[in-house]
Amino acid sequence: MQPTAVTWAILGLLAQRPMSGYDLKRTVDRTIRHFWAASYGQIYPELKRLEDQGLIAGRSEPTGERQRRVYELTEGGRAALEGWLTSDVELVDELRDEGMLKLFFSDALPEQRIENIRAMRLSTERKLEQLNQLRSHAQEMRTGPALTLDLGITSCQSFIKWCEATEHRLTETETEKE
Amino acid sequence: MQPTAVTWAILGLLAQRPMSGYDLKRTVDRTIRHFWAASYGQIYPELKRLEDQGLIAGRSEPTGERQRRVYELTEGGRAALEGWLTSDVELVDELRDEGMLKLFFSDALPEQRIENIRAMRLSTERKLEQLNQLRSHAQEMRTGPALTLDLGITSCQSFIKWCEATEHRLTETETEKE
DNA sequence: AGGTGCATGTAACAGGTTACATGATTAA
DNA sequence: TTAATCATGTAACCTGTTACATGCACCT
Repeated sequence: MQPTAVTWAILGLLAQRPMSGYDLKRTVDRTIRHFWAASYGQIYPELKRLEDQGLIAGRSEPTGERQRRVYELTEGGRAALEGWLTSDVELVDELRDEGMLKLFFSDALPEQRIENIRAMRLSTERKLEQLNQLRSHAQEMRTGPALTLDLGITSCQSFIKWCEATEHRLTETETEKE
Repeated sequence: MQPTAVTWAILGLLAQRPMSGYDLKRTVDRTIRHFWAASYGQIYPELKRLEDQGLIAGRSEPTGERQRRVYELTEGGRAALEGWLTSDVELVDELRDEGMLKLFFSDALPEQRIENIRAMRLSTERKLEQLNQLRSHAQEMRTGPALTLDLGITSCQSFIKWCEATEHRLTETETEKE
């Protein structure tokens, strides 16, 4: 079984601090899910595999009667993480953006086009707000998490600007026609 | 069977002109695959389903002995496409970006960080070059395809700018330390 | 004669989500 | 006492890719 994205997400997060599967899911949802999501259905089975491979070590840390298994990175796990970090195979980069799809096909219904762009802008504005909120909690500026946040915010802002400019331009064209 | 992304991609492309499955794949790869990819394994079965539902109509147009089935949009298909274009359900927007993942976890190996950003920039520069090449072929500017190209180019440029600025900033910090 | 492109199709696989089952703890 | 949260796990499902099989047409 070769490593997949969720492998690196788990090893990377456990390099920050030991965590349970539940903690991992929560942390993923607050952080990397903006550019790489993960579900319980991936996390729990992967934790078992990684422990079998000796890349992480789990110990039981129950809260009263409630079971809880906390995992930490082993030396082998850290080596694997560093190996990935220094590898230079082509980076996976996939996008599924329904707004772009609608915009692409908007010639089939041109009077709807501005509405499509508006919807993209609004959804990006919501995303930007989330990222800004996350950044207000962050302290230091030169850490990995802070840099990805910053890049995410910059991208959203540039996207929103394009939308505003284009909405404006299209509105003017409409008015000219009258 | 309810519509999926590939449904809209096919209906949208057939609204532009009648095409075979092979044409569709080629067109997808030249255009929307930047924000929504599709494979033969999705296209051919979906064409059958759409014909069964009466949203598209296929006719045989062989080239000599070589079979070829060309599909065109029916009225029902156009209505379905317009329905999607005007619907305002939450837009699907998913990203899988391994470069961002590496940057997020770069605290585990800080001396590698600049290299990670460089790799992201180079891969984005390649993407930008592709988009620019596509735009040089495009004529009109106010069509859906042209707008998505323009937005894609703008996004790449903003991304690259961020990388350059950050690489610069990190290099300076490095030098200060000496 | 052979390589490339046109053309259709699918089986096997990989990756990922959803929904549920189960049960303890904590705060209102 | 009840709702929310903590906590683990998986079966069923859906989506999408890869790789292959098959064969014609066209150019050199």
